[in-house]
Amino acid sequence: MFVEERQQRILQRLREQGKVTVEELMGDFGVSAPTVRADLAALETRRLLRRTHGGALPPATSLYEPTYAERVGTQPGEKRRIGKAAARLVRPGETVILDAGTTAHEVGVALAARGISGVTVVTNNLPTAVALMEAPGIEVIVIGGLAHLHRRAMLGPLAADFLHRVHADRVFLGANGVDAQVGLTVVDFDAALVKRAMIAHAAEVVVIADSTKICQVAFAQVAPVSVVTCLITDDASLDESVEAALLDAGVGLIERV
Amino acid sequence: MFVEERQQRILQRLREQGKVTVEELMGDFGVSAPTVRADLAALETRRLLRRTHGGALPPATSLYEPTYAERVGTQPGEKRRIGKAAARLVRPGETVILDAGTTAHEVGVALAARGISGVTVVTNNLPTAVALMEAPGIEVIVIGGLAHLHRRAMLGPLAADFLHRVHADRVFLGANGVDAQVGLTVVDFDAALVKRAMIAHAAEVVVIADSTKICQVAFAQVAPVSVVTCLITDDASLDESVEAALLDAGVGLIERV
DNA sequence: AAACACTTTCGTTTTCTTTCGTTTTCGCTT
DNA sequence: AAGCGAAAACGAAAGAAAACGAAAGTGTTT
Repeated sequence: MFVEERQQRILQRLREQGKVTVEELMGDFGVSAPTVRADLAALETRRLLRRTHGGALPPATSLYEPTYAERVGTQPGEKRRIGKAAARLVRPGETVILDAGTTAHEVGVALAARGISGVTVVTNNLPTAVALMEAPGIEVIVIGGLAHLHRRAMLGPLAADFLHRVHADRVFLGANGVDAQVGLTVVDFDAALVKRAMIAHAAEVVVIADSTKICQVAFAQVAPVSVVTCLITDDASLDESVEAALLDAGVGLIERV
Repeated sequence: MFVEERQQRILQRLREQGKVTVEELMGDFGVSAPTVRADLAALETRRLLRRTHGGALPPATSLYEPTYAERVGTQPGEKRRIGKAAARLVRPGETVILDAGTTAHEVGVALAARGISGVTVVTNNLPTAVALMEAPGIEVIVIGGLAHLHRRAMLGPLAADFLHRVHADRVFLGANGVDAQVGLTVVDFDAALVKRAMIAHAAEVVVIADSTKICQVAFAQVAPVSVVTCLITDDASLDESVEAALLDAGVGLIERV
């Protein structure tokens, strides 16, 4: 057993089981603890893993391994169902825009899981871009612009301008508020600017918003609800009168999942 | 048993069992260890295997493009030193462009480690963008464009066009080849396009290239070396005549680390 | 005799283990 | 919940065994 061989096997185990312990590696390879530690140290300097007490973990890239708000996100089940329903709208060969936010991210994940082919995804959503790059059959175009740490997305005028270069069949748009009178709203201007550009460069506008966003109004207005081709939301507590008001105001279709 | 014959048999065994040891080959062929080692050394220079202590392994599979994680591991020390030296050039308040590639990534990491403030980083390097977003005092502008899986970067005409919106004090540029006559070269046109745009939109051009790139020529030409303000490379095997030729051809400064 | 292939020899390097003192972690007590 | 102590893990250093590279020597072939 050569050193290189052993180190490759360590990486392989790490990929398979997500972690390795010094003790386990000692037993498996029949070498002493300092030897294992030396291997781990060598691999760490090459950034192929992260050492911990007692073993090692895969390298930390907080984005790829979202311990981020996605897990603690409100209503993870609803978001996933909305994402799956939205992904079903996409046909092979289409170009779609994916907005920032965890719900749009779920659309991307569902799209990759479907194994659809020939789809081009345009997105400012960083975790989504990273995830979809790996997916076969999906081309990813990243929207450039100022990277916003907490939103994990590119926002602002540069991002909005970038969208003038592309035209998509469909945009999957998130929003902080969806109200029949006020329209779609978000919490800041930079995001509103980008969303308006997305709407302007897509043939169909699909709004994905869980039930907590309906009838809410946030700070910055994006567009009236009349631009919305389809609204996908979860079933909970969507009043019939609210639904009627939205359809009256120009929403093309409301889908509950 | 001729030398050639023996070496073929070594390769055959390697294919069959995935590894060979010096001891095993000594026994099989009835020759001494130095002879076996000479055979292995000869086969290694022809890239038909990889030597290790005690034997040899098959060459790294060139069927697949090496994964990003694997490329990060090559010459980690040199890249890191180059990255640190490059990061020292940056002053607070500057705007810098960081190219794709692992060496440019190291510049970003070193920049974040310095804790420098008020710096704006413009990059198409996805891992770098993700890493620097977390760094306090650094604003990240992501260059939009088609996301390339293996390079972990945005490339192509969209990315090149995006750069027309920005002007930077400095660009840290990688290259597959740096040659006094031919200039800077890379392996594909999409990358060359972006690099030319980076050069056009930066006041100073700092090329970061480990010693294996010097005097090499790759497929797509980027620019003559006369655009280079500063070349940062590692100390190993940089001939004085080569250095003189580069300086003659218009390189402003060569820094060895 | 010259060229070539191989071996022998020897000093150096690499790899691994053992040992020991220090740090971290975790469970237990208060 | 906070503090304490034992056990585990860690890093560094020293030493032994194996492998390595280079150079000189041997034998065979042409």
